[in-house]
Amino acid sequence: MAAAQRGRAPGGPGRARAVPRDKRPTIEMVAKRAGVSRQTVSNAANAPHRLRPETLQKVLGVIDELGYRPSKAARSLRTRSTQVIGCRLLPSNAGGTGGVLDRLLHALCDAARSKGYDVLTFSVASDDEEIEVCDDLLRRSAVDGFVLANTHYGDVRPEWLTAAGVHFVAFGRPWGDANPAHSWVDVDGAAGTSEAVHHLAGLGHSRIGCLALPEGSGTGDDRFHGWQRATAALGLPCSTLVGRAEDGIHSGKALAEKLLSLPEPPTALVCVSDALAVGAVRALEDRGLVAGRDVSVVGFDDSPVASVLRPRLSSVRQPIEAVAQNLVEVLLAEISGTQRRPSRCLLSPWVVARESSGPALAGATGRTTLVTLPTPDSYRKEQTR
Amino acid sequence: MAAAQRGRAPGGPGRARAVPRDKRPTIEMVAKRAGVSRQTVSNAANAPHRLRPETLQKVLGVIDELGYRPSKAARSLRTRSTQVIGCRLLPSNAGGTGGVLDRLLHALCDAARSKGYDVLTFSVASDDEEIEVCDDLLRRSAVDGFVLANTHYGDVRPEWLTAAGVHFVAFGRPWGDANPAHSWVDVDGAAGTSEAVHHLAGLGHSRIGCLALPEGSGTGDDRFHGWQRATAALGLPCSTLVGRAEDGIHSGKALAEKLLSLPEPPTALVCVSDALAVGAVRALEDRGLVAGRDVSVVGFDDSPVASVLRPRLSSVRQPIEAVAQNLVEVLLAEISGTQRRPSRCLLSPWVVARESSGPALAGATGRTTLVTLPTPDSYRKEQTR
DNA sequence: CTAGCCAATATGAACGATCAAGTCGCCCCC
DNA sequence: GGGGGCGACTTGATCGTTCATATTGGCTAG
Repeated sequence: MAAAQRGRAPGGPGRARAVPRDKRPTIEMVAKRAGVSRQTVSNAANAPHRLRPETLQKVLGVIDELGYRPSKAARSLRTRSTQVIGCRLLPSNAGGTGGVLDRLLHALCDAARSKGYDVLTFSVASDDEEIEVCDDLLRRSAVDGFVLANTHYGDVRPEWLTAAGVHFVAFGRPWGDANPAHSWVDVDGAAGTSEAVHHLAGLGHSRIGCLALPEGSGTGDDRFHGWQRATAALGLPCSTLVGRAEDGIHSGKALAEKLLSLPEPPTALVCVSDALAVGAVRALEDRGLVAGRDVSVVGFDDSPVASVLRPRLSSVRQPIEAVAQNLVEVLLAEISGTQRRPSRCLLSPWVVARESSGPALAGATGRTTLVTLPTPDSYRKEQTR
Repeated sequence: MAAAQRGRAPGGPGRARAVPRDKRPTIEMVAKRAGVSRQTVSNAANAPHRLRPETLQKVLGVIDELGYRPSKAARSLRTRSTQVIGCRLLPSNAGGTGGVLDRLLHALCDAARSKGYDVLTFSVASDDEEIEVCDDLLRRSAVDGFVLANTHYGDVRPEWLTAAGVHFVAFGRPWGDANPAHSWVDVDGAAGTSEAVHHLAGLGHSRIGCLALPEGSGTGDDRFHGWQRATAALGLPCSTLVGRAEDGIHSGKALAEKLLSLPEPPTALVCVSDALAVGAVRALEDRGLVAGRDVSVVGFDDSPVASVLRPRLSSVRQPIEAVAQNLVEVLLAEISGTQRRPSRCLLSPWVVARESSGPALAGATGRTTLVTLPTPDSYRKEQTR
């Protein structure tokens, strides 16, 4: 259906001929020109099997010739579906998850459009304000559903949206809600930090620290647990090498300084955000150390700054394009009513190794560990689902 | 009108009560409950002056009580206007103009919403594809107009859109078209680099170089001319201190290295992009020099990386919020037909001084220049229009 | 030969708003 | 006292689709 309604520009390849607004063809004009009725034209697009092949041919020919596309408003009015997805535009904090949500929006638009949907964005300052805008969009029947990003503990939005009977999918797990009534897609942060630990262990590191966020942040804790799990599984003595503070470059620097001052300092740091990682690199610089040579650092999110810094920052990259694909697929399934019970989808990120992670200095820790690593390719597959 | 149609959630302050889709009130329900006709309800929202104060009061009361908002589809079908603005989502190249277009989209959504409009975004890979999507959106009557970003020489989009009779406004001047038929809003890049030169001259620099893009890029040339104009006006001997190359960190580094190897090297560099500036800083580091102490560097765009780098990068910041406001205002004026002839609007950016620009070392250049500087505030005003 | 059925297409109604043209009082003025 | 005008509200028509229900013609079975 989407395919039939979203043909190329009329007249085949080459730049589309511009059509002034006052002479956009309606279904009636197509019908008259093809010598059939409205409904037959409608069927040609929405239920081609109902037409005799030759009739179908003729009608499609006229549709293409005139460049007819059904009016969104009229169709929306009749069918009570807008073919539009609403999505809050998230603030792009420079150091933090900045680039991620930007990538998400791009991928979301692509995925939606390929299914015949459009994306409507809005910018708000708080969750409460988001609810207000969603409410407005729903009352005006401007969207069919929402993509919700940045879920967190105590998030009031899912509950509200559920109560409103709106279709929506969350990017992010429903932290704190063991039995959520809605669908979600998320990235397995723990798997990411775990792979980071394995990556570093594979480079010979055994004292691998972790810069995490204060307890109580969903994604932060998740990523922290991945580090915990992996170091424990590898039998690494790292339990004291943990620093926790609010996200940010300054925190990262402060935390790293503390850990580096320990009698037995870490030789590598897994950070749950790029901002923390940048701070850690700063702390190293201050001591005349070089990230990736003296101490390795791995960030999280692979934000734009990661590849710009020097040394370039190794970071855990999220499969955002796959996330967007899944978000759209799940949301549309729910809108169409195909999907009755909430679906869950957890995708794996992978480590992008750059200069900030390098081999452990021989003898620096007085001990080497042998580890078997999963091949990076096994992780990368997730992206090209 | 917009105000009347976009009231708060029903029931005054506090979180809006969710309304399931199957019982969203129509104008007819409001009419019945208020004991008036459809049209009177419509008038209450669109032409309040036509109602007797007490009737108005009563109708508005019911509207608020039921949380009625006119259906977008129905209204759009009848009035032939969608109250939606289309906008291409631009690729956010990490080092370059990345953050700028992200900020623009945020500001655009805010500005549009405050006028009762929504923003529909799409992501495409080329100008031709953009035309294709615009054509599709227009044929389906999905938008009233477009905001066009990233204009450049030989841009085919304005011509196409004009031919289509579509309302649109460009962010960016119509480079190469002396007599454009469309409206635009842009930032005065030359004024930005000029202010950067004055800023540096005020710090005592007289050998101020420029890292620019190859000739032929609209914004690049514009910014370069600002440097040219300012250094000439101040009588600074800088004409040889110019490097031009494609945008990027590597180019910036290479260009800076060349200039720093001159017999009389620059003591300060004005760069037409942050990416070039980052490259320049790298070149300095390689020579053991510190930006802002030994050689000053000023970038352009104030991208997120600027404040994350060390030393933090001085950069020319664009008044994006004001740009967005103007874009929306001009576009809506054009859609409403108020504005017949194309309007033009050029806003001034300003220098955000950080650590990468500092006083010239005494005696380093053998010559000091006295300059009167415009107060930074005069520039800053532009933002809060 | 005709009722019954199916495939293919056509016709009327509805979606929910606004526009254009009513209707109904009321007051003013000649 | 009646026509005219105006203010306040109502009623029919319409925007461009799709849904639900005809209509048509041909073919089959009884």
